[in-house]
Amino acid sequence: MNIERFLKNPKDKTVVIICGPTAVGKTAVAISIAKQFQTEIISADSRQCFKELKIGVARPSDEELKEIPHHFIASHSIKENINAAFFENFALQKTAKLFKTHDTIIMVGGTGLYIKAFCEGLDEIPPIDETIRKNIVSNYELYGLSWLQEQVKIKDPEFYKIGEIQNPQRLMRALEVVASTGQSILSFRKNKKTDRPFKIIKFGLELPKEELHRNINSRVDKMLQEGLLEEVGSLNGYRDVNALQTVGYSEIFQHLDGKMSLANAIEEIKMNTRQYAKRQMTWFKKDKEINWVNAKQTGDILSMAQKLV
RNA sequence: GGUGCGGUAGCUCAGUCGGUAGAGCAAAGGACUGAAAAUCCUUGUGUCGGCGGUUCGAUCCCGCCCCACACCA
Repeated sequence: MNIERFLKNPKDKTVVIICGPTAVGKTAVAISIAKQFQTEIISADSRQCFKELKIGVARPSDEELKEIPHHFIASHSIKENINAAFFENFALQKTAKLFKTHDTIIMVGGTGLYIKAFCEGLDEIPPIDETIRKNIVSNYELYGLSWLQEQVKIKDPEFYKIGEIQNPQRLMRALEVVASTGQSILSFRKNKKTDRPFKIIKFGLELPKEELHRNINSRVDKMLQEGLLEEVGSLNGYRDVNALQTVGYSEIFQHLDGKMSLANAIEEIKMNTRQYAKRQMTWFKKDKEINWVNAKQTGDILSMAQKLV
């Protein structure tokens, strides 16, 4: 690890980011580092921010939350429309505030896009009218992917050429942007990272795959013991919101509908969590700024973090 | 013990009117700027249960055997 390049940085405020796949042990590491710095933690997790989701998203325990102040944990409702742009804004405001009393802030989470939005910024695109969005979604549900492709081909041929035209989410986004602004989504892309007025240091926690899988399995079993079924059952009325398109919730909803045995649902949750962890690793491996550390040897992070003070 | 139906990719199965085989899921790799725990892309050689027989050639037809399931005794 090359610590010099960080020390030469003239900025005197620092955000230490701890990322990695689910169930690797980020929470505990973040808390111990936050204690070293006597500072606070901003979570970068697209699901733990919801107050209605606790067991199924492995929210830090009440004891842990008491040890160190956390932000973006149980802070919002699944009824709100939270996304990467919202997080970027939220986290930037929070860091600005915390930097008044702290030189170092810890950010921890597994949502790669949120971390990227925080570090590099998203291009600004005007907000989309809700009726435009609803209209596109309902047409897609009615006429399917080919309708989306046709529309994009007509209204945003540039995007159609280079975009992911098999991916309904990307197509709908492209469509709503042209429909709302009259311009291609590509015209908003600056391909330029936004510079932040503070230092950013990234650590990635990793474990051998077999070990990570073991952690995942035992964590899922623990979730059931803690009452995952009841938690999911209580959210039945909201099952269509984005926040509940989540591993651990979708499978249990199916089980509660009688479409799947409990044992089967549990196996599915474990499998889908493994696949999720894999996708996270694909994302993080691409980020060359991340300093990788074995999740069992986090002393490396502590000693490096101390040198930074 | 008899009869029937099966035994094909890690799993569930399709198929070859005889010319050595293919889907879904899994797995592996990847993409991803307002749903990101989401969404999407790429990758399919496996003694076609075993041993014989027929045939130029058998996973496919025939015989025997083994295994699983169902029914009858």
